[in-house]
Order: sequence, then C-alpha cells, then structure tokens
Amino acid sequence: MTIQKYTVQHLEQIIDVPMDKIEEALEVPPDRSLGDLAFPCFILAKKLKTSPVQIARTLAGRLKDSKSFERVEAVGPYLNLFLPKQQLTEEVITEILRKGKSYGDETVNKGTITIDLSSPNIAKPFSMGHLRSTVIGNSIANIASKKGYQPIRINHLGDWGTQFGKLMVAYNKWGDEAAVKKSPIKELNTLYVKYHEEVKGNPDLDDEGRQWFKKLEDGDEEARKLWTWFREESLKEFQKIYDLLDVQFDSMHGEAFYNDKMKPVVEELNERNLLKESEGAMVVDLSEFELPPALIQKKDGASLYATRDLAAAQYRKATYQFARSLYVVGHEQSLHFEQVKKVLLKMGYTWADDMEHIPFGMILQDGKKMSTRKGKTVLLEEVLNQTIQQAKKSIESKNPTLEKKEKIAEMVGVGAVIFNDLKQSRLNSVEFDIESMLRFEGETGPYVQYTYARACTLLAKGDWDVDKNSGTNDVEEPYLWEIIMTLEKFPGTVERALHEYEPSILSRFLIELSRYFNQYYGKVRILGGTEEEQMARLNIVKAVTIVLEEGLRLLGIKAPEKM
RNA sequence: GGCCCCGUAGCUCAGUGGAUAGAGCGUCGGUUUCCUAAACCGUGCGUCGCAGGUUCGAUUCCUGCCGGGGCCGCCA
Repeated sequence: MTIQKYTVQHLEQIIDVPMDKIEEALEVPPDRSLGDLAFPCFILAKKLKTSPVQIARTLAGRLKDSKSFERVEAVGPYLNLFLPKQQLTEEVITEILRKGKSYGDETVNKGTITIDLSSPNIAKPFSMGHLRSTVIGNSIANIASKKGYQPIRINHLGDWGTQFGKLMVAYNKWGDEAAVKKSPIKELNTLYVKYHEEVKGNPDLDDEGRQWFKKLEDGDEEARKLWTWFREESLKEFQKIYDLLDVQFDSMHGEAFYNDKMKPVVEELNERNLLKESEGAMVVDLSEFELPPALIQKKDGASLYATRDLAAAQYRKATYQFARSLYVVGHEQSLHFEQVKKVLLKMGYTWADDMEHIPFGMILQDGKKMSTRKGKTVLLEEVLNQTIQQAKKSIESKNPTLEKKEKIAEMVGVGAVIFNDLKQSRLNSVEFDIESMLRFEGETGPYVQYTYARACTLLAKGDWDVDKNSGTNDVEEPYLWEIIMTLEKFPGTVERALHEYEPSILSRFLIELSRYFNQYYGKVRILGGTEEEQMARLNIVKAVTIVLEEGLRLLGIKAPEKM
C-alpha cells in the first residue's frame, strides 16, 4: 500500500469527502518538522460553513487517539499528520524488493501505441535535433511499455523529396565516388552545401534538380541507383549512432515507402469531394477549423509532405490497429500535424483523434535555428565521441584500475548526452552547448550513474542477499524517510511522465532520489554495526539501486555497477 | 497581421490554486587515517515580464500588453 493511500484510507473515516478528493488535496509540508503529510482544510470550509482553522482543530481532536497516525496536529488551517514511519518504511521496501524491476509496472494491456521518432534525412548528417526526437521518442516508448502499451517504434526516414534530385545534380557535377564511399554523410552533405552555394549564381540548377527528382519518381534506372546507394550508405552511418544510443526500431519505413500509397489517398479525397483547386494546386479546405488549407498536390501533380503523412497514418492504423499514435517531431511542425489530423477527421476517420503530435523545442546556435543548407550543423557522432573521451579521462584520473574502461566510458559518455537532453522540459528551446554535456557534476546523467555505482559497491561489499533481507531500519536516520517517500513516488512519477509525454519528469525524479541517497550516504555509515542493522540499511540501498536502474533504463541510459 | 511555444536567482532551469518560491552551475569557504570527493556541507535582499480580472487565497487560472522564438501553399 502506498503512503498516500494509507493516509487517505485513514482520513476517509473522519472526513466526509470522496477519497480521490482527499488524495488530491494531500501535500507535503514545507518543513519536515511540521509533519509527514498535511491536509489543507480549505476545501471543507465552504461545505461546513466553518473556518478552516476551526475544522483543522476539530479533525485533530477527533484523530487524537487514532492508532493510524503517530501524531496529528492542527497548525492554522492545516491538519498535519505524522505517519507510522516504521511500518510504512517496511511496506515500501518489502514491495520494491519483492517486485524488483517490475516495481511500478502496469499489467493491464492498453493496446498498441505507434511512435514516430528520430526520422533523420538521408544524405544529411544526424543532427542534434534528430537526437531530441530519438531520445524523447525512445524514452516515451519505454515508459509506455512499462505502463501496459505495446510500443511500435517507427523511424520515418526522410528518404524522398526534391532534395534528392538536387543531390544527384551535385553529385554528377562535382561528386567523387571514392570520397563518398569513404565518408558518405560528410561528403554528401558537402555536396549539398555546395549545391546551395552554386544555385545562388545559377538558378537553372533547381530546374535540373526537379527534373532528377521527377526521373526518380518515374523509376529512371540511373536515378534509382543513385538514390539506393545514398540511402544505404546513410543508413550504415545512422546505424552506428543507433548502436551507441542502443535504440532499435520496429519499422524503418520512410517516406519513399508511401510512394504507391498516396494515389489512393488522393483518389479517396476526391471521391469524398474534399479536394479543391487553388492557385493550380489541390488543397483540402480547413476553414471550418480556422486553419489554413492543407496542400495535397502540387500543380505539377507531385505529392507533398501532408500527402505522405496521410498515407502513413492510414497504413499505420491498418497495420498496427493502434490505440494511440504519437509523432515525436519538432514543434515548428505543429500546424502540419493539426492539418493532417483534421483532414483525416473530414474523411470520416474518427481514430485520427488518437493521433497526437508530441512537439519539442529546437536546438539553437547563437539563439538561432541551425541550418543544414549552410552546413551549420553539429554532428551528433562528434558530440558523442567527445563525451565518451571525457568519460575515459575521468575514469583514468578517478578510478584507473577499473575493468572494462572502454565499455563504461561509453555508458557514461552516451548517458551524459541523453540525460542532458531528457532533463529539459520537452518544449524548451535549448542553446547547443557542448560544455554542458561534458560536465559530469551536478544534475547530470553521470551523477545518477555514479550514485547507482556507489550503491552497487555497498551491496557487493556488504554481501547483500535476497534471502537475508531482514532487519529493522532506524527510521530516524537522516534522509532515510526522504528516500522512502521518494521511492514510493516512483510508480506515480512514471505514470505522470507517460500521461504528459514528458521524460524530464522522470529525469528530475532520478536526480532527487540520487541527491537524497548521496545525502544519506554522507551522513550514515552503511556498512558496519550489527548484522541486523547493516542488512536493514542495505535493503534501503538495494531498493534505491532497483529504482535508479529501472528509471535510467526507461530514459534509455545504462547503469554501470562500477565507474 | 493570424495562430503556437517561452518569459522565475548572475547563468541554465525546476515548481505549485494554498503555510517561509527551489535545484544545478558559478563565487567564496569547508569535509577523505572510515562504504568510490563524478560525492557531501555551508554561503542567495528573486518587483516569479507588466497591468487588470476570477478566488478566502494567484508566481500558478482568465484577458490584454511588452519581450524572445517558431509556423502560416506548391521544402520536409
């Protein structure tokens, strides 16, 4: 039983308010000495036509002899409760030790949830922006899975569009096969940047680019060959990053996959009389929703972004029968997803209401959007290499005898980058700052990992054993109750992170738990004393490692037992 | 011009319809014969952007304004 539930259950007998209302009102007092939990009596004031101060006093009087609370005090309008810490501590720890990793799991099946994430553009470097989508989406997938959904991770690759025509022009004019083979993304990106420089003085290039893309769409052999080659080389490079991040996808269907699936969509729109000609293009009018029209077809008949996403949405519904469908894409595309959803609703697909855009803020450089075309991109691979190097340096100076240094440096370096991203609220724009990722102190991934490693060392040295996990904790030890309260919040925190699609809620929780544990560690000698005492303390340590490891896993971060 | 996001400590950012608004970084100082100092402890005089409104109570909800960013037809 959770601490909140315990309290609610015992309050319910004397307060005539529905249990969920009581639970909602309960709060942690600003100062520990005031109590463990408090019930503000304002919500009763109107109903009872009495001052909240008086109500608190009355309730305190009625609870005076209750065995459920150690002590009850009325302070102003607050009813302050002192809980039976001994009993609750035991209950919380026992539950976590019994459930292990599955602590906080939801067992009811909530159906399939598709998650559109990562989606880098072929032939372009994997940028920091795509990192955000990848780690946020992956974490939401992990969290959804813990809470009873079957996540389907879809990498909607940007592998189609006019830019490939442009790239082919550039490659044919200035490209070098050997150079591309050697370093595909870098070379192709250089070509792409060069193209955008050259086009300024030679606008005819754009026509050539469009022609090449048209050839590609028409199945021209040479164009097709180049496209396949660019795509394969790009995927190989991306795979290195996905391996480092340890992210796997259930589907790699990119935009090109929907090539033959767009025509039926356009036809369907036509049949339903939803298409309208406007300035030569075909659009769906959305003025009833106070939105600008959705562009479905260019005047030359070619498809557009929205067309592809309509086809993709239908395909996903048909293939996966999703209960929910998420799109982890930058917030600058909010309008687009709103339009797609509304078009589907106009088509009569009520399941479009289960689709949700999960936007996130941009990565800025000098306060501005990064531009691929100008070559102003920060490459994720380079960033990861730097942080891994930094981790290696730290290990050399702090723990030179550590085994498997390379492996652990990778866990720490990659963890630092992922955590640095996931601790931000999704929607905040962030200034790209390599320094903040290279710092392993304070509110960082390595801080949480370090806390975990320290705790693991204690378990090893103290010879913790499941079968010996008896012993009674001294609940008056500093920070122990804070640890218990925090551990107990874990299932609810994961739930909230899913409900808000906000991994940062979980990141901050892990920082809080780590801090309390480090404070406890600093004040209380864990190994030593009687065997009973040591085992009781190690049970706390074990519970902390379970929650830290599982929490990090949900964020997509590895937890090293030593570092 | 319309719509969306953001505005809290020197910096980066949490937070909440309620009791004295918090963390990290940075500054200065301290802690190791003892479990990993990637840690811990101490050190903060904040108009919670501004102005109204709702409320017993607003930094939190609503409206307007100001400032920053984004999106708004043939890119994705």
